[in-house]
Amino acid sequence: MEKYRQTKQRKLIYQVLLADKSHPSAEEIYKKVKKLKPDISYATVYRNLKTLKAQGKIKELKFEGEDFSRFDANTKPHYHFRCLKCGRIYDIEVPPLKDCEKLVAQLSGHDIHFHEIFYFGICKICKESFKKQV
Amino acid sequence: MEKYRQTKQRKLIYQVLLADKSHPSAEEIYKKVKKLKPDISYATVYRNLKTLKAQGKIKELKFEGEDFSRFDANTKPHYHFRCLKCGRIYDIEVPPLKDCEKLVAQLSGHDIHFHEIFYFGICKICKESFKKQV
DNA sequence: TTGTTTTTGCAAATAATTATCATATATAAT
DNA sequence: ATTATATATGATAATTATTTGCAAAAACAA
Repeated sequence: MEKYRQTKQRKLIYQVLLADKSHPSAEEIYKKVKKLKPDISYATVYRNLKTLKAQGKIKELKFEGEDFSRFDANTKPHYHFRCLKCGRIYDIEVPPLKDCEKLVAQLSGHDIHFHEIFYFGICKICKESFKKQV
Repeated sequence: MEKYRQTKQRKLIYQVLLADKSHPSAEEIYKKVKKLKPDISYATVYRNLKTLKAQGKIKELKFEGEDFSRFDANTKPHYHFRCLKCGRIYDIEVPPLKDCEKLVAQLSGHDIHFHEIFYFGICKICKESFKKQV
C-alpha cells in the first residue's frame, strides 16, 4: 500500500503552489484552490501542506513579525529576500555558499548539514515606485 | 516626557533574557520572571518583549516547525545554529559576510540592508552523547 | 505632592493551526 | 470490474500563541 495517495485536492494545492512564486500563506493558497474546487476545506489545505512538506515537495518559511507560515514549491536550493517596505518575498538564486559551512563547523564544533539565508532591504519594485513619486 | 519607562517588570524581563543565552520563548521567559516576581502577567511579558524589540535591545527569532517566537538579547551581529536533534539554538559568532550582500544586490536589483543566516545540523552535545552510547 | 501618561494584571478576544469523527475516495487485492 | 481497507476529506470544535480592553497602579516631570 502506498503511503501517500493522489487526491484531487492534493494535486490542486501543489499545482497552485507551483504556479505561485509569491510564497503564499495557507490562507492565500486556500482562497486560490477554493476558486478551482469550492467545496475544499481549510483543514485539507493545512493537512496537505504538511504532507507535501513531508514528501519534500515544498518548503515552509517563517518570518519574524508574521504570525503565519509561507510556502514555497521551488525545490532548487536558494535563498530569500524580504522587502522591508512592501513585505514581498523573493527567491534569491545565487551560487550557494558551501565554504561558510566548513568554517562554522570548525569554529562551533557542530556538524552543519545545511543553511538558509534571508536578505532584507528595499525591493526593486518599491525603489521604482519611489522614483516615480519624486 | 520619556517615551519608555523603567518598570520593575521591564527590567526583570530584560535581565532574565540577558542572562539566558538559550533563545527562550515568551513562555520560558514568563516562567523565569514569575519566580522573581510571582504576580507578573503573561500580557506584561509579551508587551515588554515588543517594547524591548522596538528599543532595539532584543531580537525576535522564528524557526520553521516551531509555532512560537524565541528571543535573543545578544546585540552583537551574529548568526544562528539549530540542532536538528535536540532543537537547541546556538549563537554563531563568525565574521559577518558583507560581500555576499553586494553580489545579491547586483544580481537581484534589490537594495540589501542586512541579512541573517541559519545553520542546521547536529550540535556538539548531541554528537557527544551519541558517542557515549556506542 | 500633584498631574499626566505609561504600564500593569486580569480576563476576554483573535488568529493560525490542529484534532475529532463520520463519510468519501484512492489504491490494492481479488 | 468488484471488493476490501487504509488514507483523505469536510465540517466543526479545540488548541495554542499572542493581543486587546479596561480599570487600577506606578513612573516620572512639574
